[in-house]
Amino acid sequence: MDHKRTSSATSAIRLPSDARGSDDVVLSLVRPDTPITIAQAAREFGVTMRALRFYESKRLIAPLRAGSVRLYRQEDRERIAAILMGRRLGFTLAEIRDRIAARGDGNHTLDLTREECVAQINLLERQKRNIEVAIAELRRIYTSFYRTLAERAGAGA
Amino acid sequence: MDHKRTSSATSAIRLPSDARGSDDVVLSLVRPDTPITIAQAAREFGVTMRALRFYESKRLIAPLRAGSVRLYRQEDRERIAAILMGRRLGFTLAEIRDRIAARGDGNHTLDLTREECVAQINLLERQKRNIEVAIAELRRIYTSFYRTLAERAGAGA
DNA sequence: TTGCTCCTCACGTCACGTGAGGTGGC
DNA sequence: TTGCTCCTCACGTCACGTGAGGTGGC
Repeated sequence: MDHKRTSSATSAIRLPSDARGSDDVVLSLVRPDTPITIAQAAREFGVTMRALRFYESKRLIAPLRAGSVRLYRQEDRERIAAILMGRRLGFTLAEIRDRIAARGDGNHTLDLTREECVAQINLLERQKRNIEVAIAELRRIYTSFYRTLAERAGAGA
Repeated sequence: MDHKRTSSATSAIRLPSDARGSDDVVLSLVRPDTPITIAQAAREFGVTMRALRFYESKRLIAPLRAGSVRLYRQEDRERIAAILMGRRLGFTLAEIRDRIAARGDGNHTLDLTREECVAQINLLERQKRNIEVAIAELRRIYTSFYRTLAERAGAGA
């Protein structure tokens, strides 16, 4: 039984909770090459500080340190973006770590092969089908509820 | 941020791994009112013994005991069936526990209201949409890979 | 001195998987 | 005595959430 991808029942792909809004103007005042704090990075990407620290503990990012305080450079932010993209595409953090390109050209992005794309598409199609079956079953239950009501009304008349 | 249902990225609804086959004949020899062991119950429903013990620890089932050995009656098996149905429909074990009807009439089944059906359908539709967005993005990456190849070929010529 | 931001443990959640070590009955 | 089945801990997995308790700099 494949554990990693299908053991949980319900949760599908997480969206980074549309958290970009009115303070984009403020953020744009920060020069892109100026390292930002964890709170700023968390706001910029719509994730919690805990999540960013967790990604670091899993060796997905390695921000600068000013004493004990973390500082996220442009490079780190590109990696965060790649991580969140990977999450949206349904990859695990371990898979994302293996696929984040850390080439010398400063390209910190997901680096998927054609085969990886196809495999992931197949995985997601399977999940989608399971969900569709579940929805169909729920609709059946919903309508059978009405039928039961009708039968009772018929029997009572 | 709603944790319970959307924190994990990928895993969707689990199918009980189509594990009914040639030994149905053997199983049918067991009288339905005769309690069966955990190994037999696990095989009958295509789950692990660990899963059945886990459901028990979460108070979803309460099989008989012959000494330390668990014995699953017809009633217990109906509850297991209801649990697995609930899992397929994307409910958590806590939700299933609250919705398993244990009425005096021996009806041990999921007991969903219309509202619960609608809410669950909406939840699954959202998950399905997230997956569809992810698949579309993966297809885009896949085709852009070809475009890059073509550009390189064009530049090289 | 008070707030605020940031820090490091460390346990909790979800649904089990995976040994480890021991027991009863054929 | 050897196998087999069943048992009970108890830690591991996945991606974080959620306090607790402490620190630096305005």
